Amino acid sequence: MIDETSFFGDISGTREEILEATYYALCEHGYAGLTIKKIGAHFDKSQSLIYHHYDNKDSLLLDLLGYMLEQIEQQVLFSKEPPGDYIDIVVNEIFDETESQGCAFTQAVIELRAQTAHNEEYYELFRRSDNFIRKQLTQIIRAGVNKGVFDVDEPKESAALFQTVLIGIQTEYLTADTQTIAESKAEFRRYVETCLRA
Amino acid sequence: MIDETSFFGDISGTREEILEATYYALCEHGYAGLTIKKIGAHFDKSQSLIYHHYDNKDSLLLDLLGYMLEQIEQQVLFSKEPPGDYIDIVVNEIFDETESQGCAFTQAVIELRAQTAHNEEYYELFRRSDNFIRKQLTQIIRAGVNKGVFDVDEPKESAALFQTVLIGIQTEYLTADTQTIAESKAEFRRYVETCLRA
DNA sequence: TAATATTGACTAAATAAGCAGTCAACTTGA
DNA sequence: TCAAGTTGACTGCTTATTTAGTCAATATTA
Repeated sequence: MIDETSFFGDISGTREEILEATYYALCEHGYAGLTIKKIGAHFDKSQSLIYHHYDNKDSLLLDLLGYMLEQIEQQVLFSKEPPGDYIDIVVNEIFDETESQGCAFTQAVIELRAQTAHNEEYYELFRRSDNFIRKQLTQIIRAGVNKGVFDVDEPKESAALFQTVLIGIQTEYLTADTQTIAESKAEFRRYVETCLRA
Repeated sequence: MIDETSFFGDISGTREEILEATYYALCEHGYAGLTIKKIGAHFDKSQSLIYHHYDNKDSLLLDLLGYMLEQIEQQVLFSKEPPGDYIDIVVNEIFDETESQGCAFTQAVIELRAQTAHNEEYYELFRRSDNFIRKQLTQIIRAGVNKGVFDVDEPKESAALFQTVLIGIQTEYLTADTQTIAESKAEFRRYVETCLRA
């Protein structure tokens, strides 16, 4: 779903190379274990060059988080497809993180999300991104209601639960086995068919 | 819901004092910012005393995580109450983390959960705990089906989604505002009434 | 009983490794 | 030639952990 080689594929400069190295070091060592030296190990040039392109470690990570959240937002961008089909696509995208790469991406995002309690800048970025995604979901559901394929009174509330399940599954990817996630998916499909679909 | 003063209330020794100090330092500084010195700041005695009671920082944190997960497991212990009422209690417990203390507890747990990707011992603890909780939820739902108050074909799948929502809300407590959580709760109640209740 | 070991809780100071960040010098391309 | 990119060596600080020892209480023995 999310492909690093396309995510960082248009590498057109040292700054992007640094971001890419930071991403891989984050996936490998986690936020708590991340150091400039370890980022440098994923980077062809000297690690001190990082400070020529970024003020400090914090601003580098903040930049990376911005990139990553943009990627996630594109997953739920309102498309021209019929809302009834589109909701199925989103459900599949949420639950089927088959590629190990996409899973590493999701894990890294969750790890950064966990930092929001102690980093106001992260908090603000996640808050904006979550609000954007919830509004997109609301629009999709509302469009479905208008076309008669969905039947809900409060699209905002349906979108809120949708997002809770989305974030829940992202977090569960850390520990849950594929079977448990499949069971959760089956039940969520039942909810979509029973409570959303007209 | 979770009360620290009772959690660490039966302080009966230095080891428990250290655990308490570690908990507060974790809430204040987060996992990445946690140091022995900062734990010592929440501890009356010398920080070097920590090494008299624990082998190292890792084993101390592992011990704390064990305590915390035990607390969470007691939240969903199968009780003698009617399953129909009990499921409402659990839903309320999940969504209404009003006390700032309980919220700090939940945030700390999520932060430790995010470490599972890079710490196998954490991974194992969370995996066991999640399995236990899911089995409890399955039992409650199954009991409700037997008594005729619930009507579901696959209690395991309902429990899996229940847990996804539980973990999702725990994660959202980091960033989501109370209104959004309330909206998610309203929709989840609708799901319980429509898809679970007979 | 009185002197002497032995223990466990505890501490301040030291250690060695690792950390983020700096800097002066060198290279490169326009 | 000049600005931007790049480098390795370096600095001061923080880290987890160890060391070497104090102290009070208890156990042992004469």
